[in-house]
This record gives sequence, C-alpha cells and structure tokens, in this order.
Amino acid sequence: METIQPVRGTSDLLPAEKARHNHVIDSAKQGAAQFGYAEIATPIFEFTDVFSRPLGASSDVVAKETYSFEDRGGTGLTLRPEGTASAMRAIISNGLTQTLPQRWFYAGPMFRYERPQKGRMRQFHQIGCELIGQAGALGDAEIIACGVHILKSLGVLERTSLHLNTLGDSESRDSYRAVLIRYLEGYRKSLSEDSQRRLDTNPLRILDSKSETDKEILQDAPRLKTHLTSEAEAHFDAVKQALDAASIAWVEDPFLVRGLDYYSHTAFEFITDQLGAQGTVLGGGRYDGLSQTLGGPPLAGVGFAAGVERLALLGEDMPGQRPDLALLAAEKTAEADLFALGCSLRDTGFSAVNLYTGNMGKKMKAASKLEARFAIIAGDDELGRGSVSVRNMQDGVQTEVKISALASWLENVLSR
RNA sequence: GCGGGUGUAGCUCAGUAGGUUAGAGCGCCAGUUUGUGGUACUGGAUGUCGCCGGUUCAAAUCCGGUCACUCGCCCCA
Repeated sequence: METIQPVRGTSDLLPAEKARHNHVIDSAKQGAAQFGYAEIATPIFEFTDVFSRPLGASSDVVAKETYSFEDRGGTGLTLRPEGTASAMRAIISNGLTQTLPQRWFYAGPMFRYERPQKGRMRQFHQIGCELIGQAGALGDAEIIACGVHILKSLGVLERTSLHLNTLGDSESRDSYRAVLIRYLEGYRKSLSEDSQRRLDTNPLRILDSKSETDKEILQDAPRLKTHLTSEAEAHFDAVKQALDAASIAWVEDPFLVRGLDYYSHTAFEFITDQLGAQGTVLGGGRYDGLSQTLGGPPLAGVGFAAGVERLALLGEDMPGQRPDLALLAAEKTAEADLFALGCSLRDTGFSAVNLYTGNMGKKMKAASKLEARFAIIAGDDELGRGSVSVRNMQDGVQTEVKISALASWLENVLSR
C-alpha cells in the first residue's frame, strides 16, 4: 500500500493526542506563570551560528542532529534543536540586558535529526523556562522548583527522580579536565570507541557513558567535586540547601553531564524509568557563559526544558472534548431553524454541534458518540409551539422547553 | 550512524512441511425501531497480505533488496 505518509520522525497530532499535549502545555504555562514566567515565542529557525557556537561544535546535537540548510539567498539557517540559545539571542537582540532578570516560558516544536523511537521524534515539542540575568544559587533553586511544580501539577512528579550535579565554573572545569584526561589516557585502549573519540573532543562527556567497561574505569576516576573552586562548591552547596529547605528531594549524580557545552555549575535532570531508553523528562542547568558566545555581555542564566511528548506519555489519559449540545432536526423542514438556533446558542456561550445526516436514530447515535451532554431535538411540532425537546443524554430524561427560555434553562442545568 | 524485532481490513491481530474463494474481534454501514442514542439481535462492505525483484507449476508463506514502524546503542526532551 502506497498511501502517503508524514516525514520520518514526524507525526500528526490527532484530537485525542493533541488534547494531551494541550493539557501538558497549559498546565506548564500556568505553573510557570505562578513563578512569574511570562510566555514568549522565538522563530523556529535561526542563523546556524546561534546554535553551533553555544552548543559546541563537538556536541552531538550540532555535529549530527541538526536540520541545517541554506535559504534562497545562501544564508545558513538551522531549525532550532532547543530553546535556550534562541531565548538568549532574543535577550541580546532586543536590548533586554538593561531590564534583568527576565523570566520566560516558551512552548513549541524543536527539530533534531535522530533515529526515531518511543518518546523521541525528529519534530518534537518542548516547554521550557529561562531565568536570565539572575546569578546566585537561589536562581538555580527557583528553576528547579518551577520544574517540580509543573511535574507535580501534571501528576507525574512521583514517577521521576531529580538528579543533580555541578559542572563547576570554567576554572574548576579546566583544571578538572586536565586531571581527567591524564587519568583516562592510561585506559585509552580499553575505552569504548565513542569515549576514545570524546577523550580528544569533549572528555567530560565520557562521564555519562553507558558502556559497562567505561563505567568500571570511571569508578576510580578523579571526581570533579574535588577540583571545584571554593566559589563553585559554595554555589552548589547553596543550591542543595535551598532545595532541602523547600523539601525538594534530589540525588547527587556525579556522572550527570549534559550534552550542551554552554552549561556550567548546576545541571539537573528529572529521570523516569517508565519510558524505555528515553528517561529524561525534564532537564536543564545554569548557562552563565552562553551570552558571551553569542556576542552579548556576560550574563547569568538558568533554565530547563521538558519534552511534551514524554510528559504526555507519562501522564494519564485526558478526558476528551465534549460539546454541551447536539442539535438534531426531526424533519427536513426544521433543519434551518435548528441551524439558526445552534448559532444563537453558541453566541450565548454554549458549545453546540449540529447534526445533519441520517434519520433520528442515526442522529441520536451521533450525538451520543460526540458525548454531548444534551440533545436538542425539534420537529415541526415543537417549533410550532415555540419550543424544543431537550434530552439529557446521561439519564435519558427529556423535557420540552420554550425557545425563549432555553438559554437560561440550559445555563441552570449545565452549571450544576 | 550501528544492532534486534515487526509489516495481513480503519484498529488489534490470527493465518508456516508454499496449494486454489485470506480470517477473527473491535470499529464502520444497514436493518429490527418510517421522531430518539448508549444494551441486544440480524445482515453487509472493506484488503494490489508494506514495496521491488528472485526461486517455484504455484508465494501472505521461502530468498534478496528496499521503505516504514518498533526496541536497544548513541544522545537527549
């Protein structure tokens, strides 16, 4: 069968699934708003540099997962693989560096050229929060608390655990990187192929290798923790204290290293074991160096992003959309009147669906399938008396109501 | 990018020592009910068996390729 299909790794969001997505997005938006995060939207594509510079050329996202192309003018563009770089670019572009901090929320599609899997798509959707221009551990704690709040409001918090690590400041990382390389060089031949390559390009990433032999080698590797500057250590301690004070549970995970180069200090992920290989449901961290890689001034920032698909997969099914009313005419001659009645009922705020095809039985069946709360039935009889029959679809009780009194009658019965 | 699994009706799936008209359940359509659904009963429609090629008198079934989905690796949301 050669029926036309959507592009690999993309999919249509049909009503039931789109409803779940909307639920995730709406809850997140509302939760973020309680923290003072206002929604923004940036373009879906940017100059390629916006992503390649901050994320790091050696990062997997940029090296092999990016949708990059030249437009007709020969300009190098990239479909956004994530939201933080765009947000920071927007801060700089709009001169908002004078009015900090900014608390932003966003939701929208992201694009990564990857092998599709459950909970992993080439076009997927993220919600995210960015707190830009706020240094200090309380900023990190606030962002994490915001993530907790959103996961809680979606009822999935208890199905995740919060993993926490610090990547230190650049001074800490530089000294640690040297020590780590020295240690790992001794095992170079035993490391997995990927890790051998990373040893040259991005040694810190070896820390979260999933290879068993790599893990063994790493057991005795020097820890970043012992190479932190006293400032970096104090920062991390303050984050943990703030989380404890807010009763937010966390586990320290020294092997948590996030894939994007711009992170520094705190890195965190909310991980679940219920989505197969795609365990990370919400992740983020501090990115104090990001602004400068985009040509902006030094600016602090922390943020997170969460996958809408993954959250929708974790959350339970949402009730579908139900109309208040279904309108069905008993005779052809009544159709126009019911059409008009539907329009006026919608004007007064009800959701109403007109049914046009089939006999009464078919129409009732359709009304019941739509899960309409009430069916408004009328033929020439009722209309002649200036009224309609209103049937409660749940208990089957049917009453005749004057059209002039219909709106208030329904109002009364529906608000109950 | 690398490995494993799967691809038969709208959906979930049966169907192997290759054999003639390819099945079930759900759903859909119609009727029992010519102005009344959700239950029940009766009847009906639906497939180039993913695609291309090969073996064979004969392929949904065997072989090769290809595409898609899926699980894992990698990486992340």
